[in-house]
Amino acid sequence: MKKMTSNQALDIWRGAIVESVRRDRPDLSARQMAVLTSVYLLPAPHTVRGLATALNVSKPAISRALDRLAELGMVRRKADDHDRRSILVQRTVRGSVYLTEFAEMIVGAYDITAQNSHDTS
Amino acid sequence: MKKMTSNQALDIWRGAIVESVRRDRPDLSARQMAVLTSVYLLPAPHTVRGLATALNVSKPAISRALDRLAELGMVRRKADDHDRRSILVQRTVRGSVYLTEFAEMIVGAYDITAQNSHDTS
DNA sequence: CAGTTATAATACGATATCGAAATATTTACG
DNA sequence: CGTAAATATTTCGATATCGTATTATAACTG
Repeated sequence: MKKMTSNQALDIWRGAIVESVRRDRPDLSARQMAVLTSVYLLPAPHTVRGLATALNVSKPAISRALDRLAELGMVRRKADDHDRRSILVQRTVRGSVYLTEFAEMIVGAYDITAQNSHDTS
Repeated sequence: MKKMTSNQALDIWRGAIVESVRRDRPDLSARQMAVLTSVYLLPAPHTVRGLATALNVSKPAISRALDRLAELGMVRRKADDHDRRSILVQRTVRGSVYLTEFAEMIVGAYDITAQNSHDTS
């Protein structure tokens, strides 16, 4: 699978998101998922300001997404001692577990798709 | 990329979802996205009952997801002439366009990830 | 040190979604 | 027929989220 086609991409996406829904996991919005993955995959530190810029949404929207994610225990806010106006968004064990499980669903969907689309070219 | 790692999977997911958020596209929930992709990728016909079973959620939840998707013009309800209790969920041009664009974002994220992880083993 | 700027959170009213229960409407069946 | 079952939607009160405006706090600046 050197090149991923649009159809394969959607198949994988569907497989992973359906599995996540089926398991009745927290129903995060696209925005919340964008915040969560950015915090875990991009280099720290993460601030409301920085996330708002990166995702092109307002700062209150980020604050609310963090409210939700913190309530689920997937991120933690910590005061920045160097600039006490800022907060640092930190990772948690629960967030790591959530994303790891999610990654496995994507890989699972990928394997099924690859299996069904092994072109004999 | 014969085998997709968990890290690559998450990178792709983040790349696509962040791009979708950045472009200020409709902020669908995981559940709504699961319904939309299932309607477009799985063989017709699609009913509320069938989707509820496939996604393991209640029928009212599917009805509401369809309300939202229909409001966005991404699906259409049509009465089933053979069993007038049922409705058939149909695809629309707008829904096709939305998913096609989304697929391109996934492929784009994939290309970036593949580019950064070309292992030299 | 006074005034401005920057950061994040909160307030606000509006809208959207939730799960569960209740409501049509249609079909099946005895 | 008439009663039960199946399908989808609607209602209900409770929460959650929306964008914008405002507030609170801290840091910079002249």
